[in-house]
Amino acid sequence: MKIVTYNVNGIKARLPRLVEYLTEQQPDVVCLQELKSSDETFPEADIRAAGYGAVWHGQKGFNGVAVLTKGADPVERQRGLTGEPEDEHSRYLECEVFGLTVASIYLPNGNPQPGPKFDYKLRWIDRLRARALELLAAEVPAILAGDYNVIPNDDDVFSVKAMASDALMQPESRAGYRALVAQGWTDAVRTRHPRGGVWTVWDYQAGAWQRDAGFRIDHLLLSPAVADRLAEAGVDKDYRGREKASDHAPTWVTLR
DNA sequence: ATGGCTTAGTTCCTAAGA
Repeated sequence: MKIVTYNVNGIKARLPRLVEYLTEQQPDVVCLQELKSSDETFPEADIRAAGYGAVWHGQKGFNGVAVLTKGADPVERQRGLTGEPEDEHSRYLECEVFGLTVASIYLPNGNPQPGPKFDYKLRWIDRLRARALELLAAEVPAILAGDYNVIPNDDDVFSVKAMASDALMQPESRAGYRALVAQGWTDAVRTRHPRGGVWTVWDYQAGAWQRDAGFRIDHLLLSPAVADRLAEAGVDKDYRGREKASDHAPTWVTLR
């Protein structure tokens, strides 16, 4: 079973690329982020025509997350995180698929830091941690997959110096992520590539792709029962180099 | 990069992203 997280950076602009990915790779589950689409304009028919059922949580202009399942419809379990009722960003969608609880996560970027956007990011990590702990306590087999906007370690980035002041690798961002993982989750890509050097995103600017100047912020966290089934984890990197590509590449795990 | 892409919406500019 192949489970993917993919920040598409606009599902309407990326639709040909996404359908191509589904057709070529036939993943069982795909968590999408940055739909940049309202609920009404989500291209459900095109995704269904590719053989996938979908549940989505859209927002006009930015944010937006979805869960896709091959030959089946995901069953929605939770939309959004508790703890901040006035928060209307579409960044969390939890579904039940093939006996697993799968959440599609789009954690706030947090730039510029310091500032209110960075404060929101840190609060959002805390709120995610609260939900993650509930899932562990319930002992449900779960995967938290998405764009975490956190570079966990120095060997997860092409240049520590170039990114030193970025919200993605501030000590507070890393501490929030580490505390989440420390609840008992397994960072699948890290586990399979422990020496680092794996990138999931390459900036559109300054020839980042051509220079291989990327970093790792798209993560799949596995609950203990799911971690026992972990086979491989990686990045379908070549999709970043295609025409009209997202700045992120699909990042995946396979389970036994 | 104090921003050189890219996307979307309020379009011939601004906001947001990473």
